[in-house]
Amino acid sequence: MLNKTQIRYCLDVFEEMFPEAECELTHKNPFELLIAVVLSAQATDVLVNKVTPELFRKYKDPSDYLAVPLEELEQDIKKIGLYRSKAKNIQKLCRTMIDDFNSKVPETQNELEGLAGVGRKTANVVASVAFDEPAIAVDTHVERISKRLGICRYKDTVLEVEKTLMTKIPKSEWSDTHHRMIFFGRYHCKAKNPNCGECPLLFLCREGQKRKRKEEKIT
DNA sequence: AACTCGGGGCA
DNA sequence: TGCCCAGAGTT
Repeated sequence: MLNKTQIRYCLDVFEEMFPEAECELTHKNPFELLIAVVLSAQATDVLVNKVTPELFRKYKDPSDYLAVPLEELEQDIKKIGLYRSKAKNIQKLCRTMIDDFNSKVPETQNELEGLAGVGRKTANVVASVAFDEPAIAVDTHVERISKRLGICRYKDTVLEVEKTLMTKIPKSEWSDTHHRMIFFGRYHCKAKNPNCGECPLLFLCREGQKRKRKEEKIT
């Protein structure tokens, strides 16, 4: 496990590699952000961004999503994939917002997580980006990077990863760190081919060192 | 913990 | 063609 000094070094490297990293799902209002993040499950943000401008022109508030038949909403988001469950969840989520939250997006993680199609990760993104709630959203990238480097344990659950990150990273840097880790994971430390050969963190990386030893054994 | 949903992007 | 993707719900 990395200590705080080593983790500090990782954060600095993330910043150096991806200084411009920002949340590409930062939309104007909480409702659009919520819908965009729900749509982004198992899909790339690039794909989501292709659909949302037109979608948000047609659907302004929760009642708009309920005003059309389910099949029409499915067609409108079909390009994204997993569209059947997402369309159904969006209508259900809008119904809950109207009935229980005065047509507004709830602001706490607990209330958000109670919405259809909203899990831990989505709830944390919306709470932190839209409402400035202190939270770290752990997606597959953040989880993979944390485990590979040794910021947390390999066998940690998502919740444990989240807890560990919150204790080991200064609160003021949660948001930036999150986005930089995602860029680091997407463009450099990929799931399939981590670019260990050109990685400035190789010397302290648990997974990288393991791969290196394996290679030296073969050659 | 494993399985399913799913079209688009990319090699 | 085949494989993967800023997850969530169900069993």
